[in-house]
Amino acid sequence: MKINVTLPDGSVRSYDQGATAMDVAKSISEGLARNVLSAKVNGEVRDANRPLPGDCTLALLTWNDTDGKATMWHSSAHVMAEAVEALYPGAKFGIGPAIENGFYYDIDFGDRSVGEGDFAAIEAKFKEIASKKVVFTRSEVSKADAVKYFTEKDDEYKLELIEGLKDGEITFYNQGNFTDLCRGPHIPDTSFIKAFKILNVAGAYWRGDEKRKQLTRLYAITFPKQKELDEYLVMLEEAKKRDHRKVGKELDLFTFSEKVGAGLPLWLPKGAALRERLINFMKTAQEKAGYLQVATPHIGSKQLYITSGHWEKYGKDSFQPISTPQEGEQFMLKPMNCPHHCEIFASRPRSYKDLPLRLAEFGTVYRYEQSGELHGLARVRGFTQDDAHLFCRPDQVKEEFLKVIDLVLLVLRALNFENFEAQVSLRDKEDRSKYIGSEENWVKAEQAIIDAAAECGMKTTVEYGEAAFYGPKLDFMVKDALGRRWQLGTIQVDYNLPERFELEYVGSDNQKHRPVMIHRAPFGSLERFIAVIIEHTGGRFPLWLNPEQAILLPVSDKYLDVCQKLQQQLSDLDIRTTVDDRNEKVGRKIRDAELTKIPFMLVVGEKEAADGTLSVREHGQGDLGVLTPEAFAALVRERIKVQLGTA
RNA sequence: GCCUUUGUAGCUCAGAGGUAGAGCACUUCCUUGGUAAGGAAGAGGUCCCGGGUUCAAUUCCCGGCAAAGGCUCCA
Repeated sequence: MKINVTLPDGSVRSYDQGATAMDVAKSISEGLARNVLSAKVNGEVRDANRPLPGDCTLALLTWNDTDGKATMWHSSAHVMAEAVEALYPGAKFGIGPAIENGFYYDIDFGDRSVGEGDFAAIEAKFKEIASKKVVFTRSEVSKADAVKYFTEKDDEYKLELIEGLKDGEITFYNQGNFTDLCRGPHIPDTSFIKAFKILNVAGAYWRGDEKRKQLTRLYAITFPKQKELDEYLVMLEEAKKRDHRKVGKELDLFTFSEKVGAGLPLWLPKGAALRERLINFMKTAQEKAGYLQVATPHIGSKQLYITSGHWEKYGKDSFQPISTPQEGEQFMLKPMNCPHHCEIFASRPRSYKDLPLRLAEFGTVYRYEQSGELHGLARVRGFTQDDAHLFCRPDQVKEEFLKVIDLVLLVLRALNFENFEAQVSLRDKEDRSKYIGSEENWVKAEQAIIDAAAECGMKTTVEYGEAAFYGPKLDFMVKDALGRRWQLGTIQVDYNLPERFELEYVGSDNQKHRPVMIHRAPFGSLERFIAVIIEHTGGRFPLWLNPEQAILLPVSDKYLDVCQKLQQQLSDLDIRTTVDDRNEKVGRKIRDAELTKIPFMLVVGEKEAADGTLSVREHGQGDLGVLTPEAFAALVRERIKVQLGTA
């Protein structure tokens, strides 16, 4: 008997019954076999050395596959547990999964407290174990035997996990002296793990339940090459240097005040200028795309949110309503702009000819976040969205989606994001009861989103069951300069609010119809977006956005007057500059300007003063030579054009 | 919200049961210097806030508040 294995490229190969993924890899090439960590068989990730179940599709997973990485990290967690058990006999183990960057294991060390000082010993033990090329072995165990094993080991956490499993579906994995309850899969042996580092230690409740015992969570990561670990550590350090909270302080962009309140950012002049520039950029782009600006108040009657349904769903987790002293009316700080915009739509009869109606507002909204969740600008309690709501006919959804995608791409390009993809969130395939809106509209909208994403040629992943209850959505995921993933802009279709607000338009058939609403925010929140661009650029903002494009550096204060005149001249040419009028040497002024990441330094001394020129130095680049103010302005304009894609 | 850690000059941080220090920044003076730190002097503190213990608390204890790292949540 032979089995047919279909590979990702569509080719079909024939193997003996009982062949493993590893056998397939070896038949292709030895080199490939050396790199195979696990395999995806009929869509399920399995051990590479487990016999294939019969005819199947097979994808061999290596370090280059997300699932391959996850397999290795999960196996690494087992090895770390073995090392911990060897060093701390009696330690009990919770769960140890792979995560986006590495893995963790939750461990109960009993009365001992384990901290950073203990990392070195664990790392040494880990390396000792991994270097032995220990094989991972899978075994199926009966529930009774599994319970027996962990009862003897006195590990109540594993016992609790076993309780939730069905007899006949329980597997153990063993490597060396360590056996763990585990679904798998695992890498063939430990020789794939060449570098290991414990990154962090933190407390974590057993099963995420604050009423239960707090375990010690060890975060760690492994790599198949030492060099990759070194690079990762450099990247982490770089990320720390780029932390927007640190850079924001260094560049005087924003601050927080205890008196004002946690999670309420205060924008300093330079940061406010940055915000303003982003807003203007977006406004201009939106005007060209047919949006209409509106403005609505920061509060709205509680009734508004009862109508929208937000009161019922989020009311108790919101800032509580404020009341008027005489009449006892209740108002909420607005947590979103859409209910206000719905009322603008409803303010007069609408014809199908008016659609799509695109209402935009840089609306500041307030949402209660738990105090422990606040994080710099990335997670705040008051923030401004570049919000807009598109009211359209069902047949216009796709076209509007395409236009919004164009807008988002314009933004991403202007900010030097080169790596991005779209995530489309659709309904759960099985359970459709939790969604509102007609089947017909959902099908239409879901198809429209898929088509739109495909038409603009973006890399797209589709997630089922991730749609909001009121409609499908598309999120943009970007990778920043350090390879970290962020979710930025979002586009959501909404059938719910038009229903709740009873929005209508008159169609060509002279009948009333319900419009479809699209929520979209390319930046998402300005605060969060600025946090991302700070970390993406490390504070070296694109020239068009930088509050300070150039700084004039007089060689001595004899040339201060000349510099002030040049500043005016450059300002007339739309170049934003300041003058470093401190009593310091040029070397010092250059150093400080470099440190504050100003794109251009303009040195003015005797020669330049006489000729009316500038000696131009670029941040991080060095001397560019002497230019006239006009030539410099032209250079800056040219750079900006290229960045904004308007060249 | 919960757990752990932290809170000292504008910033980064040291410090001890007896009223506080460094570097950078700031002010003044000297210096007028050509592509990554010129020199000198000076000013600057409710040691997060409120209680308690003590002859004496910024230091020890308790309670708040804020921040960091987690856990849970996110229209």
